[in-house]
Amino acid sequence: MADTLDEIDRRILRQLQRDAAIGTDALADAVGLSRNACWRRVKLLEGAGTIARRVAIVDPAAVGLGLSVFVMVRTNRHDRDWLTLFERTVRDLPEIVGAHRMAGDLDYVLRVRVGSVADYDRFYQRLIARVPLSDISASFVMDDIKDTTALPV
Amino acid sequence: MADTLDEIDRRILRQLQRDAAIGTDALADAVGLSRNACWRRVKLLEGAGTIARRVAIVDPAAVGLGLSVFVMVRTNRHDRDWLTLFERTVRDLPEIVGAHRMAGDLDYVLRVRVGSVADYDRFYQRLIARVPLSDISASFVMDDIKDTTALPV
DNA sequence: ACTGAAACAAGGTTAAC
DNA sequence: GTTAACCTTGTTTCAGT
Repeated sequence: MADTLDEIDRRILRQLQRDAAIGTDALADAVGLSRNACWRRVKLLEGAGTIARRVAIVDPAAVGLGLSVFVMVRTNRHDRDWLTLFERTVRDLPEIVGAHRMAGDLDYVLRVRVGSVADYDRFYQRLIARVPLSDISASFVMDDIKDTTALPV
Repeated sequence: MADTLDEIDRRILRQLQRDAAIGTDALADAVGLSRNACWRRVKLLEGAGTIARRVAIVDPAAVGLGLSVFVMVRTNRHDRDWLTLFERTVRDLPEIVGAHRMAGDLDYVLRVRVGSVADYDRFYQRLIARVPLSDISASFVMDDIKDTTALPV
């Protein structure tokens, strides 16, 4: 594992988190390295898994998924069977883009992408039909002030 | 806006959301198109903004940012000055990877990335020093069951 | 360990159909 | 939408610093 990230590596990660379509030459130029040295570092970062993958970011509004919802979930079932069922449900429902087990009194937070409140309600019906939940509360996003995949390296 | 996404476009988006490093040949093959028909569609999707950008996804643990925190925020100030200050603060604090204005009684949800609970506390101190907030509650993520950038197109 | 050049291979891009 | 020709760019190698 490349636990030894120096300033150059961090610059590379910053650039690639912002724009992964940048060419090797432009990247090398931006971080102040020769094409060769830069390319080798990128390959090392990929090999070590520091760069996990490269993905296309799709505009939610352009594909009719303009509504983000945070769903706070509580359960009274904490056995393995319930968890397995919950995990499968999370995997199977494509509207769920994030599912996080929390510390504290809140059990799970779901990040959900749908096209409308009506769509959310249909999603909600499917969710509660598949897995028993003792408490659900949905919070609708009105506006994204910030929404990035870039970590502060 | 390319509101006319057919099945082929959706397949392209699905592939590129999963792996944007895939070559034109492999992508064309995967969606059942010739290299250039496929390439032309990708360019159209980029031009229309449907594909917003391509980014590298960095492994949080590999850069010492293994802790995700959801921060629920309430304010009693709803004037423009406060909002401007809040927005600037959100922009300036790199630990904040998401900031969302909510409908309902919850005002904002912040998604925060830090290395440890101690790091979170330092972040928290900096946050409340910069902007007046009437109520903050942090929820720490124990485990990600699902966490994807891919929208269900 | 990085630089620079050079050469090959691969893939992106354009043109013609 | 296709096929095929281009030609930019990624990738490897090697000599030099």
